[in-house]
Amino acid sequence: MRAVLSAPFPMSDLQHPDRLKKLEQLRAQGIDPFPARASQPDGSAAVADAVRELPSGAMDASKTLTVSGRMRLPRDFGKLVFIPLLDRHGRVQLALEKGSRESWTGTPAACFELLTQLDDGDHVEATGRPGRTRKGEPTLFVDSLKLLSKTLAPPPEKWHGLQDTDARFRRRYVDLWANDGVRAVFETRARIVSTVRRILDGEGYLEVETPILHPIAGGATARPFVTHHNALDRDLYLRIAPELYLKRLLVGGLERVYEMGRVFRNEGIDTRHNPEFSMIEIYRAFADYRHMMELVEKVVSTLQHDLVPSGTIRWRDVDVDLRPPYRRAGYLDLFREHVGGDFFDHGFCVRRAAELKIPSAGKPPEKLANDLFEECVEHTLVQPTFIVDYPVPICPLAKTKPGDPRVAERFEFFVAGMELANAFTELNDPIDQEQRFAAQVATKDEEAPAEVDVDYVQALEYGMPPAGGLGIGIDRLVMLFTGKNSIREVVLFPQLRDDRTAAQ
RNA sequence: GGGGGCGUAGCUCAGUCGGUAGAGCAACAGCCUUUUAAGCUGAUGGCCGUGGGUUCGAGUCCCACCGCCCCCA
Repeated sequence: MRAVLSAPFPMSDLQHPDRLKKLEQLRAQGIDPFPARASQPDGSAAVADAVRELPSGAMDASKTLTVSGRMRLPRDFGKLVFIPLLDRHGRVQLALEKGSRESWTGTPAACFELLTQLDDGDHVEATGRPGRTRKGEPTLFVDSLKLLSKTLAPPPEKWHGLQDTDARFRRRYVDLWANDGVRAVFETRARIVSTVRRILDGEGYLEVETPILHPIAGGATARPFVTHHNALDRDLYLRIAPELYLKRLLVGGLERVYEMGRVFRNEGIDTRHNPEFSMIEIYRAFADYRHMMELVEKVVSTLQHDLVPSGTIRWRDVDVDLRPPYRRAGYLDLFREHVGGDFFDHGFCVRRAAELKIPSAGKPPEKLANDLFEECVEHTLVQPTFIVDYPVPICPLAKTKPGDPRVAERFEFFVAGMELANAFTELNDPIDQEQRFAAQVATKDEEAPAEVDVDYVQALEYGMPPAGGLGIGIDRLVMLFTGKNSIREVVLFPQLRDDRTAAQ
């Protein structure tokens, strides 16, 4: 069998010569299995519209409609055949019928003949009369049938679809139509993205595009991917955050800017992390983190209104109420409540870390304390919550709160134990900024930048207006609103390890 | 990084105590004019993830590796 296939498909793993045989038969009959032209279809939705007023068993012989799409398994009754057809609107049923009804003479014999060469998964174009079967199913009674594209690989079983998660992600192009609900996730994702854009555009924000290739990977704490520019003969980093470029634009006077796009972090892969993921960063001049909190509330509550009319979603047996307003809680208060001591009490933190079996050796005090926070607090934040006013040592890019030198104006927004957003009142003092950058570089931490971004500091020297900045994790937002607990379910082509067994 | 689970026909899955590899769907040959997981008859289809080991004999037991999923850190 493999020998038969190795000639036409040296690179392929196709197991079924039956479809190849049909391909040859079609060509022998003068039928192109991959024609260059297709008619513009009316679509399955047009059939549904046309039969809206028709009773079961009736057909509107005065109308002619065309639908095109992927056919699924025909149900063959000899002189009557039903074929499900999938298109971008959904699905509709084709009927091929021998014999006449009303003013319709039935489906030509040539269509039945063609059908013997067609298979589950082929793309076809059908023209016919809209109607309903006796059971009321909207149906196109076919006058003509054309093959648009032959499918050589056998599709997954019609009932169970493609269950193996590995295969689903590697062959997403099959998953999207063979499994119910997958397409809907990505339609919801597109709707979320466009809703967020619409809100920001409506408030006068300018959408911009900044470099993805960065000479210095800054704006976040993460290990970057390294690449190399040949003509410049220098290494560049894939961006870990667009932040520093967007704030340069505030210096440039754009006042309200956002960028939605991909960032890249060279870290582990699990149910919440993909090496490339989508985020939106938003900056607004003459504003601070309070305005950003209002913006988060507006975005999430608008999405709730559009996508979850009931107001609550189910997360691990808990109802999460997404209707505003959202709870606001101080970081230091939450720390005291759930960790059981004071953030700045290093002795306490070391003891508590030992109890919780969290390694503390070699960590700066604020890093250890924040690890305790993440361990003890974050998973408790199921209902939408703003954590506000973070300790200064863990906020290198935020301004100190007026009247309280211990905390910085920063918040994170949590829902369902997931961090969805992170915002600051942005630091705009160039001297302070340069010192903080230098301190980061001095740690020689793998996740810290290797050098001070002097160009950014120089930009600040030209004067950046006071501003609020906000980042929202798009993938996590989609996970929340589609009820998926793995990022791989909301990214079309998630990063996977090499499948060497498949490649042989 | 630690623990658990999974990998068998194109797809979905069984496979008992170690003894000739199983079912449903698809595909193939037929029957059938209102089905929608249609039904019925017949005949097909296997590198049991990969590599070692134990054994007279391994899908099954042991070891290593590859991939995916879940939980924890």
